Amino acid sequence: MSKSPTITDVADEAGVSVSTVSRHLRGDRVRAAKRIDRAITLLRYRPSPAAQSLKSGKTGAIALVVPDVANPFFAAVVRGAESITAQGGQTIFLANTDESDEREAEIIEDLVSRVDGMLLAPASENNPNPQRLADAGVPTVLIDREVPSTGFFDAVLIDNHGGARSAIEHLLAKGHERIATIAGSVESTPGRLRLEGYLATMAEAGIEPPAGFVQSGGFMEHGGYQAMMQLLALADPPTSVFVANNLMTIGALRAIKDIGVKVPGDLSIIGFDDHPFSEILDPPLTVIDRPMEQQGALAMRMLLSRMNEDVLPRAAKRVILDTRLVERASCGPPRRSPMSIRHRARGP
Amino acid sequence: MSKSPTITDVADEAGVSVSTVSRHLRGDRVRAAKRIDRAITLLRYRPSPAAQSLKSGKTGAIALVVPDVANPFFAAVVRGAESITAQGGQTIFLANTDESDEREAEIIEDLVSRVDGMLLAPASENNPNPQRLADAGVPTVLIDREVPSTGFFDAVLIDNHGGARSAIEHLLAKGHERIATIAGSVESTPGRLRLEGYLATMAEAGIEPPAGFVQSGGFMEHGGYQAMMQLLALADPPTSVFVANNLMTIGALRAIKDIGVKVPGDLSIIGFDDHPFSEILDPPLTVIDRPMEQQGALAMRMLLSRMNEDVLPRAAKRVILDTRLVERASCGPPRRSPMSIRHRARGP
DNA sequence: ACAGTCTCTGAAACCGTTTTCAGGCAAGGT
DNA sequence: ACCTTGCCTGAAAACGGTTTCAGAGACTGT
Repeated sequence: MSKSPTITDVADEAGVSVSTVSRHLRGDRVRAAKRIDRAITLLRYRPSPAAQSLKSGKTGAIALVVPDVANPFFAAVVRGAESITAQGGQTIFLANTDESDEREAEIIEDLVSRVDGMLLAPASENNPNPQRLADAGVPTVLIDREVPSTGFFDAVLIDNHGGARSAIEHLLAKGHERIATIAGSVESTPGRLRLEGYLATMAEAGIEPPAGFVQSGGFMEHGGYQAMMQLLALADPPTSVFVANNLMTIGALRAIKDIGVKVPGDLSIIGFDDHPFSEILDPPLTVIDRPMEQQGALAMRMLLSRMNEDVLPRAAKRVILDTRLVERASCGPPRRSPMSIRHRARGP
Repeated sequence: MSKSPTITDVADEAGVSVSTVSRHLRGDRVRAAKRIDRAITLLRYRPSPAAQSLKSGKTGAIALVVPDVANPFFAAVVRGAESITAQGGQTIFLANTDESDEREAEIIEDLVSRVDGMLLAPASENNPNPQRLADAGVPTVLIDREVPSTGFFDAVLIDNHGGARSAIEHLLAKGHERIATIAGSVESTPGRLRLEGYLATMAEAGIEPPAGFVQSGGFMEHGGYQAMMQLLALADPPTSVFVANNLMTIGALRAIKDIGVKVPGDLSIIGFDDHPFSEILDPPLTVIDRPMEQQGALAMRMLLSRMNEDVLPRAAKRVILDTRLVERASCGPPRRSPMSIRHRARGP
């Protein structure tokens, strides 16, 4: 409650000058080391981060800015990133943009002068927010999502195009032709690339997706629900659906359950990003998985190394991680007949 | 990249003294207002938070420290809390303790002098970490979990005891007597109280839980899995299980699926805390729900009001929110015969 | 024209550190 | 003895703001 002690109090207590205390704290050899330590513990002294960063220009903090901490993917990224700094003296600030460019702008503005570096998964590809970081010279590594290249940002991405391709090829191999997709926001890298992967693979197979087979769900559960409802309302619905992220898959499955469609009998489903729940669903969900924690850990390592660069930045580095198909039981052969709907009562 | 402009640069550019610029920034009437604004936008000036907080003692930031951001409950709390500060000028720092007292100690130590207030869900009830905040005089509101009363902390809790009671009563009403529980960490408030609620309600019904019917799962998915495995390995297993949080429920269901037990035919399950997934599981999960976002929002409101107190703190305030039972389909009448296990092949 | 208000201003002190600078003091070489 | 060298030290100047203080003008009312 009372005012916290300053370095001056410690100096007085130990009978030395503040410079000596400061030097001791920074690790220099100092004769009065023992007395100083005693004074520090006696007074419970802690250096003021504000004063330190005012003087040094460094804050000792790193920001980790993601669209949605609740998304298990980003939660895993956070875990991965934290595992790297655990021992080191950096504090991590987490922040949530809610997939909103405006919120992201505020957060970045708030944080830009409070941190030494940033890990950022931008809300969308073409917003100017990250530029603010480049202007301010804040070392930044992009996670999972890119922005138009400025040559400033490193990035840790995954092979979204290839992941989507293997999802579609899996469906193709099972005999499907009427394959729909619930895409994420095409304003974002993974949304755009996964859609392109779908489109490209379909084209190579010589299949033109019928009207309405490409829905957008904005990466959120609610959007996935609505998108699936649209697909199921089609006069001639698809026999399989590629859902471009985990949250939308939950929504899509909720719609499926509401309508009473059978998986994989009536409809095959393949998702993007694994989840603890995927295994316990009935049927267990086939998904495209990827090394999530590793993505966060790698990004943090790259950021740390970039922050330690003494001189002018080297060229931006991009690393792309592979995806892999985890086959469970939600994809089967296509139904031959019109979709059989087992009607389930549902309140208005 | 070049050094960011200071208030002095702005003053020079506008032809006034730094005091005038500072006053203008703080909202005083000033003659040169227009010129100053022009200088500010021209130079892209932003006040240095470090310098500001050094002088003022305020940081403009609030920390939100939880055991697990990935837990949908805490994710909802974060959303609720953020919704309150959205407009206000406070920056929110999120931090993750991973249910670890040690990690929590580090984080609190790191943050204590970087924020004006804190929302904290302590990892356990009897660790000394929160005391550090009381000592430092950082206004703090506890969320969901308490610590031995110091009279310093406000708290926003839920009726854990009552929630557990209604879960058990629900099971009792269905005719169950062999009711087991997978408890969370009894070191934490919700873990302890939910267990006590279970025990008390059982006792009132005149039932003594057989040996092995109280398992602990540490609030994590993995623990829930193991605990359920233990229960299913019992010579005479329970007919129903109350699982004390959402993550452990996922683990428990995974175990159930692995073993091939049928829900609710062989075993009824009731969880604590709802989740988007609960509805799409087969069968949909019956749970005890509670107002999660509201819990976060309320806590933030209480913190803000406490931070605005000019003088000495009023008495600590505790608010307790109600839970409610959401009945779906995972609880049925108890099985009469020994549990029928449908054997499922499972790799080594 | 004058005192009394009122509003606005700049200089300077201050917040708690780090860092430069110019020694002081002991040890080592001659 | 003396001069160098090397370590360690304290005073003082930053860092970028906010706030106190005293004073300068510009208004009021008489």
